[in-house]
Amino acid sequence: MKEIYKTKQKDLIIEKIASQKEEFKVLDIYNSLDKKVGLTTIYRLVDRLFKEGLLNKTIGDDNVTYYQYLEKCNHENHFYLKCEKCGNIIHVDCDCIKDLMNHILNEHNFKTNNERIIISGICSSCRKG
Amino acid sequence: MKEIYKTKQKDLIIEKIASQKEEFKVLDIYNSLDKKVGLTTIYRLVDRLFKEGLLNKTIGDDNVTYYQYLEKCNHENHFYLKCEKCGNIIHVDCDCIKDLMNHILNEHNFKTNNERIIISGICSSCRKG
DNA sequence: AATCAATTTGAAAATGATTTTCAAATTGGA
DNA sequence: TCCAATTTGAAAATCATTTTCAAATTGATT
Repeated sequence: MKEIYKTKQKDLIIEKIASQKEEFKVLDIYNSLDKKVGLTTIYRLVDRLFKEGLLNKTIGDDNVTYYQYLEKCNHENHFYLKCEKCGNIIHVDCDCIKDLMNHILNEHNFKTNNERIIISGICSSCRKG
Repeated sequence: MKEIYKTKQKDLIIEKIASQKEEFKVLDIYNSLDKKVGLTTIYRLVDRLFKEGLLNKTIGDDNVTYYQYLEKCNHENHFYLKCEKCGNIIHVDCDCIKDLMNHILNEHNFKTNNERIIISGICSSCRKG
């Protein structure tokens, strides 16, 4: 992330977030950090991370905002498949995306901006299970 | 919808919702109904419609819940291009989307759920201008 | 057209996640 | 060490949404 000053709070929060395998809410981080970092600080950093594209943001049935960590990727595209059942997010590292964007550019005259795209559905494991 | 008692409030709300072309929030309905129906009633009915699957629910950047009426669109896909410059939203009525979803299903074993997908970029008019 | 139970309405109050405020603490450069 | 920029966090504020509950409405049955 683009940070200006380094602090131990940022390190703690980011380390905790990066270790989350599932969706999490701000309060999860707060509780698991055992109140070593203020709630406000977590809200602030999570929002920054989201705006930088490192986190996916959704609203749960409980009207709480849930986030999920997207691995820092240096791929050409940021195209993800998110399983509705297990919550896993899969990066589509495949030419099909490049092909689609080219098609959209050439046939539809639309220049996509390469922002994060997430499509929901059911992943292969959950379809089998 | 599965309603038990018929009321004029329900009729007004549903008529208004069905006429929405874009995403809307509860307050939009409330205001456009000119306060003829109470806010609480709209919240209640919208929640019911959502639970019955007639509305799609997302959270906006402003942390407000936005809904979209699903019944009215009879396209096979809900894939849109949104121009960052002029704000226009273009529906991609093209086999390329079906092809992509088939590719994702066959090559990535992922069953997409046909929810709305919006990709941002610059449209042809704005690229020329 | 009267009765009645089930359902619906909506104003007001409550809830609760998130944001704002602001003074104190921290960072990093000079 | 000094200092300006940034960060922190407790407390207060915000604001969308939910809950409460008494009054109104619905629809079925006489």
